Amino acid sequence: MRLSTRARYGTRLMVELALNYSKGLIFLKDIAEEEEISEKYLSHLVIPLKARGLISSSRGAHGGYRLAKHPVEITVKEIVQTLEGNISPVECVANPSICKRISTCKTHEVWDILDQKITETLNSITLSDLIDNKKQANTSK
Amino acid sequence: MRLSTRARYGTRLMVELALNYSKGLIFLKDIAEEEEISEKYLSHLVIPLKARGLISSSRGAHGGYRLAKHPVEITVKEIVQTLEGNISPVECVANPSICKRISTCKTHEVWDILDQKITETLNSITLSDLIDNKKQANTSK
DNA sequence: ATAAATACTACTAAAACAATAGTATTACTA
DNA sequence: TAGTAATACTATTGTTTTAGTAGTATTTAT
Repeated sequence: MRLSTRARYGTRLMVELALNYSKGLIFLKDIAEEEEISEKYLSHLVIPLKARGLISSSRGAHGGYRLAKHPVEITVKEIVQTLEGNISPVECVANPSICKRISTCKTHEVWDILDQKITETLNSITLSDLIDNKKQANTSK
Repeated sequence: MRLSTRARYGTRLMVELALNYSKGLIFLKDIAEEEEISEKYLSHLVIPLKARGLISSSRGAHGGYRLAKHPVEITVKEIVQTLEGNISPVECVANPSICKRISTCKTHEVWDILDQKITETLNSITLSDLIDNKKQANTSK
C-alpha cells in the first residue's frame, strides 16, 4: 500500500508551486533546490501534471512553471492520480472485467470500501489545505 | 497504492478458512483448488499468518489449517498488515525519524490523515463481515 | 512402513520503479 | 542575431521488489 516516490515528490512539487502561487513563474531548478530533489527527476513529473491541466509552463529564458488553478481548486487526489495512474488498491475495483471471479468473490467488497475511503479522503484535501495547515491529523487513537 | 498479491491472496485464504470455520481442519490443497491459487504460493502465506496467531495448523496426514479465533475477532487490517508489513502509505508516517525534513514538510499531514483512514477502515471490517456480506459498499458518488 | 499433509530453504524470472544522461527546442536579452 | 537559460523530449540503465517455482525435510494417522 505504498505511495510511489513519483507521487510523493510530485505532491511536494505542487506544494512549492502553491506556496509561490502569487509570484508567477517559478524555475524547476529552484524547486529542486528547495525540496532537495533532482531537477532531472522533477522534469519528468511536470509533463503529466501539465497534460492534466494542473500546471502551466513557459519555455525559454525566464520561463518556468505555475499552478494552472488556484490552490483551493487542486485536490491531492488529482495530483496522486495523475502521477500514479489509477489509485485503487486492487485492479478489479476500477476494472471489474479483468476478473471472472468477481461475482462470487467475498473479498471484493472490502477493497471497494477501501477504495472509496481513500478517494474520499484525498478528494477532500486541497493544496490550499496543505499550505495553510488547516486540516489537522486526528492524533487520538 | 496497490495492495500486493500476497495480501489479496492471503485475504482470500482467510475467507476460505472463515467459511469453513465450523468444519475444523482444512487442507491447503482444497483451498488452493477452490480459490484457484497455487498451493505452493499459499504455503508461504500461511507461515506469517500462523506466527501472528491468526491461524493454527496440524501436521501430518489429516492435518490442515483452521482459524485460531472466531471470524468476528479477525480484522482485515490484521491480515493485510501481517502479509504486507507496515501498511502506511509513506514510510515517514510510521517511522518519522527516517526523514529530516519532517518538521517542515507540508505534505506529511495528508499522508498521516490518509494512513489513519486506511487503518480505521480495515480495522472496522472483520472476516465475519466479509462472509456475511454485512457491510455494504456505498455506491453513491 | 507408507502415505499425506505441513514446514522449511533456496532459487529464478519478471515487473515496477528510481534515477540519470543526453539532445532538441524555445524564447528572452543584449 | 548570437548567446544563454530555461523547458521538452527520448532513451537507457541499474536496482529493488514481487511473484512464483522447485525441492527437501519433517510430522503423524493409518
